[in-house]
Amino acid sequence: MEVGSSMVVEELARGREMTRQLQADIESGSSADTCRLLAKEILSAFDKSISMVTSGTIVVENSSANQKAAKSPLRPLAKSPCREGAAPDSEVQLQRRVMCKKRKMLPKWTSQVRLDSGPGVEGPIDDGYKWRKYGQKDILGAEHPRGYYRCTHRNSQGCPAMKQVQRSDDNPLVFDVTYRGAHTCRKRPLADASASQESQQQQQNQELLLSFQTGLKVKTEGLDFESPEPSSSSLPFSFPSTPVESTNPSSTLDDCLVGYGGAFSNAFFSPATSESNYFSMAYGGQTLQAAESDFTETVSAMATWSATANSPMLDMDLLLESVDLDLEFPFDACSFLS
DNA sequence: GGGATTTGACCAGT
DNA sequence: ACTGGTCAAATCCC
Repeated sequence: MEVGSSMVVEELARGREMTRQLQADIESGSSADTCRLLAKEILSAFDKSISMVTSGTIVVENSSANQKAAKSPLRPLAKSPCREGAAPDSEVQLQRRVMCKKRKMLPKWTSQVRLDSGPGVEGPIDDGYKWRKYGQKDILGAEHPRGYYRCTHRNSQGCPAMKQVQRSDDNPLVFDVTYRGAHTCRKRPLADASASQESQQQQQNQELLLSFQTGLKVKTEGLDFESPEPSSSSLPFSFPSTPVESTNPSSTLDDCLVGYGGAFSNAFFSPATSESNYFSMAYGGQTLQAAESDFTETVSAMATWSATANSPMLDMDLLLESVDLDLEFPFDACSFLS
């Protein structure tokens, strides 16, 4: 069955409106039953959207990213004399232990997307951030090695963001990209280094919006994604299904709402850029062109909505990590209220 | 020359 | 013992 993209947009917009209503109800002290009803409706709307989008792949055509890396042939094995025969340095060992602890403290994998680099492109797409490869590993059972990247600004700005890129066994043009940790760096240097944090966030949002408006193509291919519910799998993004250590036990429903919105916003803000100037979404393997304005409107509305929900931040990565919820959140949240 | 990548070695978790 | 993740010297590239 062919599903128009506008239907999904409508459904999402409906969910957004109801969420807004829910927030208003909560603020005005409406009954828990009312909230429950609304939450149910919201979930229904989102479930509907999810079922329309049966599966997902983010496809970016002809990205120039990583072509450089692809051009360079594999060098012969560099016999590294390092540490060979060298006695273990206790200080080094200590550092390693510290690193390992830090590693443990990092947030869990926050999102997993499948990026199809498109024909003629040998590497995954540029996601707007600068990454530095620090390792590559052959993974058991996987045809292709996994690449390990960390944010270039790790040293200069202490940015903890990392990602793993692995070429899919099924489709060599598809890359599984797993992100870990939130970017604390600025994507690009600001002209005014003393700019306030707020304006920095605004700029990030602008950049996200811009990259979304100008370059994203989303396609679904019946692929599976990490999801708490099998029935709700297969989206070009993942919900924050894994409980992140909650540092704030008194998280409010507002926080949850913001997180939920963030999850959806993240779906549209999935890090990807390309040179293409249209946005399309496919259902059941068939790509459909979406009116750019529709999605622009949705994205803008979501950003606005997040802002009106007193979002402490609009960085979607942070949103995903800072909120502990799953797909069942609305019910949980309301039962929490009652 | 500086930054990025490659790749064998090392380490911790299971 | 095995595996995934990270380190860091060597090397490449601009």
